[in-house]
Amino acid sequence: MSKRKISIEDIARRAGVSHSTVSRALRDNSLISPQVREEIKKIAREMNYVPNAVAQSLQNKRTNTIGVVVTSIADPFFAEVVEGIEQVARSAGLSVLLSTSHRDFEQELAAIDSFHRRRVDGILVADSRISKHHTQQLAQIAVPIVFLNSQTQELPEMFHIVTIDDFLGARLAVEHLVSLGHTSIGYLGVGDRSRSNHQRLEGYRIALKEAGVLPKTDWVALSDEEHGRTDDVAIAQQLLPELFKTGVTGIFCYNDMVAVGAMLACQELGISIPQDLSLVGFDGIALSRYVTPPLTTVCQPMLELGRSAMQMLLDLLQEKNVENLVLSPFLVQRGSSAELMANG
Amino acid sequence: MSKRKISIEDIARRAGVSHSTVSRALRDNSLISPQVREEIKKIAREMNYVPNAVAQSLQNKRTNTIGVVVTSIADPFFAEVVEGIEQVARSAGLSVLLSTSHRDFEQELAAIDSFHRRRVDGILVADSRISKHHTQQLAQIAVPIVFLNSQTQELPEMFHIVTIDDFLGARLAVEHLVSLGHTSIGYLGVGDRSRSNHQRLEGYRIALKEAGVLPKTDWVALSDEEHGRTDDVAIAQQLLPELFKTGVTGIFCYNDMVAVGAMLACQELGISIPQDLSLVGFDGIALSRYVTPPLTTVCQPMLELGRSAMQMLLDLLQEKNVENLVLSPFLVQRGSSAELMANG
DNA sequence: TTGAAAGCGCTAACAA
DNA sequence: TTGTTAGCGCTTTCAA
Repeated sequence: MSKRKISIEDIARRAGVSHSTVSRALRDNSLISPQVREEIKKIAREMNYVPNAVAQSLQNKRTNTIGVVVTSIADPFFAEVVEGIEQVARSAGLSVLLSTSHRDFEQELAAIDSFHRRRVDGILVADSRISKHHTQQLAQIAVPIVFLNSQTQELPEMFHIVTIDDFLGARLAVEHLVSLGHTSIGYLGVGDRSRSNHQRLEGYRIALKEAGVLPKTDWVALSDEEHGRTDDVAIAQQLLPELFKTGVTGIFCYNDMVAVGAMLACQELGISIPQDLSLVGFDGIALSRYVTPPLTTVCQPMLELGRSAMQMLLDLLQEKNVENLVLSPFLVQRGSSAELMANG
Repeated sequence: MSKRKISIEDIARRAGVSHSTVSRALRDNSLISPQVREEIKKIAREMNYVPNAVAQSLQNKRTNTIGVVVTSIADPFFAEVVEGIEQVARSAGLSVLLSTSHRDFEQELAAIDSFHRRRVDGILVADSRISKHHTQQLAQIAVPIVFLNSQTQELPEMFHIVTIDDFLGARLAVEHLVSLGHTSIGYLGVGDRSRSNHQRLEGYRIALKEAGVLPKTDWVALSDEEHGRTDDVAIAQQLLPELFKTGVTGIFCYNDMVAVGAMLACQELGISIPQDLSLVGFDGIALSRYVTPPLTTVCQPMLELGRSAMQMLLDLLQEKNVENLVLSPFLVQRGSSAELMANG
């Protein structure tokens, strides 16, 4: 932004009109004679004029920009979500500012604050860690905020949410294993994703109960909070041996990366999948199709999640009424799950 | 940006000073008495003042924003690169505007143009399709542009570039196969990535030549341009059978996704890896570690690529002299490649 | 140490 | 249909 650029003043001077006439011409305002308009446009083109969006924003009180916070871009899940967001944003003429929170509360707030200063028109936050204590602070921002798969247990009513139905997803996974004859079914989870982990665990419990199975307490393996920062694959590799010893014949994993970790551990232990153990993942990232055996998993419509959230934000920007959205995951059966063997 | 926000005027009124004094206080200007400064800061805090970055940008001619164009965010390679960019940008206090080009020339230009209007301080373009015909147009932009792994054959000197050494990477791959005893080595490439594909193919040819092998023409399999838009996995699946028939015992694949496609095709044909065929990929995306067998691949330092490019941009913004950078890939040997069997 | 005033590049109300 | 003027919220001379 250093070098002096052509402004409407420059064009005005060259065209022998006032700068407001130029402004009108460029914006196709009706109160202007067609000839002058075309002439001005021609001059603008010749001078390589590029409108200054910063000045426009200051005047219009709109930046045509939205802010997006995700925990990590390198995570295939969020990458897909952001892809969906960007598609819709772009087709609506909005640019997206991207920031990462690394599941850290402070960083999330810092990102939102930065968006606030930049006066974005709206904000999208995935996997938010924000709690109701910050309601006040967020309310100040005065632009619509939509949360995607919020991890906060209870979010004030004033916020808008698009979530995946974790509870349903967990049930689909467990019911699938039950339908294959499994009754000893474990849950391999992670410690730090409060809401989604809880919901999936709850779905697991209810589904087992409905199948008439009383789950043993050691069928549920969760990493300590401390491991929260380590990667899911490693956590699962570490947790699987113990879990397998409890005699489970099927495991519902918190997500696909956890399932991959479980697979690796099984490989090392000589446990064959799905013969000795059936595995079900969650998310449906590309990777799940390419591991061996391909992973049976509960797919989240990731692109759709991003698209819907962005669409909701668009509606909010047009002051439409919107309702919170719960998207349904669906099971994709692949090679990692099979009928319980007689010797299971 | 709709609701009226607190401005320095409001604070000035409340503090009984002029707005310029407020501006000075808030910016820790030295020409101001400590008491007044603290008092003003206190009032600002009480009034929940959030500076308007748009107004600041208009005045300062700096937006503290950079624009990033990638072909796709959902691509694990670019996701990682963007992660690296964002890390460095954020620690330098810059926000990143993200846009996608989908390998499409027009979309790439549109994205850059949008950044130009928004007066970003600098631009990063990955996998650019821009040719020298657009030099003029890009020169207008007057902010530094750094290209990452540019796909353009010849880019004018005025542009800054960070690339991976594709040529070296290809040699590493082929030399690895040669060291395992392979002599009939194929190349499985894609049609549309002009530069990187050419470089890798060239590296493949040279390496073979140096090993004293005269490659048969049908050892090189490339998808038609038309398939350019399809995904790499599918292309490879389609191309592998023919390529295998030529009698190659090792294949260097354009990238990891191509290698995965090759693996899937082999599974279907009953070709076992690495016994019947050794496979080497390129990129080193996470996926490469989790397929079976794990993929031997030429790793690009993706995070580093993003970080270096962003660092170069930072240097450019400080008017430092920078030199184009070529990063070296490195081979990671895993299970998909092995010594040539006697019956190979 | 502070205030008054100009100006960044644009839009829009009001006048002509 | 066009020009004049004010103002978006800020930084920065120049005077006081």
